[in-house]
This record gives sequence, C-alpha cells and structure tokens, in this order.
Amino acid sequence: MSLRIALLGLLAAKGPASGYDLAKLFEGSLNHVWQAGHTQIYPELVRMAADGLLAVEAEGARGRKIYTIADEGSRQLHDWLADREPAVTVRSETALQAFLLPILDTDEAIAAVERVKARAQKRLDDLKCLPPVADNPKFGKYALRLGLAQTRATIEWADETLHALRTK
Amino acid sequence: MSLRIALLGLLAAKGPASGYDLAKLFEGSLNHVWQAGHTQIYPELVRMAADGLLAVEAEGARGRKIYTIADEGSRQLHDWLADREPAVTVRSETALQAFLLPILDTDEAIAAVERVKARAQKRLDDLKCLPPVADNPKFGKYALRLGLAQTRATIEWADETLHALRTK
DNA sequence: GGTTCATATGTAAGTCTTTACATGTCAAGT
DNA sequence: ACTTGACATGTAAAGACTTACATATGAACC
Repeated sequence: MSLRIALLGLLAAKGPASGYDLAKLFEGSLNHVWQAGHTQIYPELVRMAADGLLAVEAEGARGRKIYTIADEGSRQLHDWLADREPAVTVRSETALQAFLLPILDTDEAIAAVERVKARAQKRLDDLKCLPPVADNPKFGKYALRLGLAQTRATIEWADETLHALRTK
Repeated sequence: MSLRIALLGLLAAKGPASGYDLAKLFEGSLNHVWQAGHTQIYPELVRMAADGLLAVEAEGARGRKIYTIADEGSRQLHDWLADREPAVTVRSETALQAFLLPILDTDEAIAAVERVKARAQKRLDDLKCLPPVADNPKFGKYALRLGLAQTRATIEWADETLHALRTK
C-alpha cells in the first residue's frame, strides 16, 4: 500500500514520469524515507494502471512508458495523507545492535557504536546535499528536516553511549 | 536473518524460553526495535533448531517447547553483532507523510503533523515505563535510550513544522 | 566499426511478513 | 458444572520485498 502512495506522491510532485524515472527518484530524495527497486516498481505501476489510478502512454522506440496520475489516484493519495494514522513498524538493525550491545565486551561494543556513528555521520552529509525532487523545493523539505533531526539524535546517542562504555 | 539474531539475542539475555515467551518479549521491550508475531517466530525456531543453533526440549502436558541457545547460535550471534554493518532500509510511513505534506492544504497538514506528534508523545510515555528484559536491566538499556532520543527528535520536528505551517 | 555506458523494461525464484484460520490446555471465577 | 480468559502452538494463503537473470536501444568515445 505505501509503495502505491509513494509512487502516487512522486507523480503528483513531478508530473508524468516513467518507471525508470520513478526508480531514480527512489534512489535519490526518497531513499531516506522509503525504498524500492525497479523490480518492485514496474509491476506495481502496471497494477495501479489496471486499477485506474494511473494513465499510461507509450513514448518513443525504446519502449518507454509514461505514467500520469489519474483523478482516482489523486483522490486516494489525498485521502491516505489526510486520514491515515501512520503505522509504526520499526525494523532497525541499528536499534537491534543497540539492544544486544551488552552481549559484546566493552571494546567490541565501542567498535560497533563507532560504526553506527560513522554511518549516521555519512547519512547526515548525504541529507545535507540532497537535490530537490523534480526541481520542486517544496517536496521533501519536511522529510529532510525529519531525517536530519533523527540522524542528529542517533549521533548524540552514539556519543553518549561511547562515553558510558569508555568510563566504565 | 535479523529475526534469527533477535531470537538468539533474547535467548542469550533471558535464558531458555518457549516460542510463546519470545513472542511476548517482542510485544514488550523489543517492540520498538524489531517486530514479529508468533506466526513468524514458531516456524523460525523450528528452522533454527534444525540448523543446530538451538536445542529444544518439550515440557509439560501443554505442548510447551523450551528452546536453549546452542554454541553455534552464540557464535553466530556474536559474529553478527561484532562484524555486521547494519543495513539501513528505511520504511517509515511517518517520513512518507512528511515527504508528501505539501500535497495537503495548510489545515490538513497541521492536523496530520499533530497526529504524528501525538503518536510520538505516546511512544515516549511507552518507552519510559518499559519493563526490563527478563529482569536483566542491562539488555535494552542502550536501545531504550536510542528510542528516546529519536522519539524526542520527532517531537521537536513536529513542533518546528507546526510553527512553520501556522505562521505562513 | 566497435566498445562501453546510461537508458529502459521486464520475469522468476526465493525470502520475509502479515492476516486469517485452527486447535487444545489450564486456572479462576461463578 | 460451566464459562471465560490467558496460555500455547501451529498451518495456509496472500502480500511485500530482494536477488538474480534476461534483453534491447541510443549516444558517446575511440
């Protein structure tokens, strides 16, 4: 379901696009929000078109297909955004490592937390130089700030945890 | 793979336990870290026992089965924790709503962000009165702090975003 | 003319996860 | 004796996601 919403949202933000275009957007700005590869996107677009959420049009000799959001698609997107209580299914390997940290001895734990911190630092840098979606600076702005806030929180946790591990 | 690790970790933290016990732990302390229902846990335990990671023992008339972590299980758990670069597959409906917020008009967006904030606030309360895993206060301590830090960051984002939406 | 790379789309197999169905025990309260 | 609720385990089908395989065009470079 959420994949549908993400695709509808991108088509609303960017206008008509091909599956390939959408896959590129997932690799870019959406990557820190939701992830999907082209093998998941292509069949889903076909189903969405069959369900009347999208209009399709073939273009060029290369078999490129352009999808446009239909009224029913706009409606479902809007309703989901306005009404949906977001599900909170957490599945974070980082949090799992944090949970199980006491299994490691102190120096191994320090190394693991250092890794988490380095990763978060890199993510922070990535987020800072993220291009806007389809030259549309509105989109992704709020998600970017949320990502920055949560990533900074992770770095602070790592610093606090490293301090605790080193002084014990 | 991560489900295996979570199960191994719980068995290491708590000692011998049944599938039912482990499912309860997922509903409790692990819930903010990783999620799994009993329908996923029972078959996985069977596979893990078949792979030599766990020892099984039947107990009582009620068909209760007690799993104990085997040496091979301890080894794999330790290796994963010490060596694994945590995967960062983000799939957050909250972040997706944040991403697509500009599709809503201002008052709808405010309502959506209020919902996110209320949810985070509740989560914060949940985290604060979480019981320790198997009366073992070491476990979950670091994950709890990570969860608190990230949840506080989400609330700060909501406040910042509400302010931005209301003054525009 | 040939190579290489980005473009562009798909299928298939396998894994992970959710939802729905199904069964039976034990303890406590009425 | 009966009911209710927590305990306890499972299967099956469907849906979501990943990984590997497969194909073909157009543009740029050498």
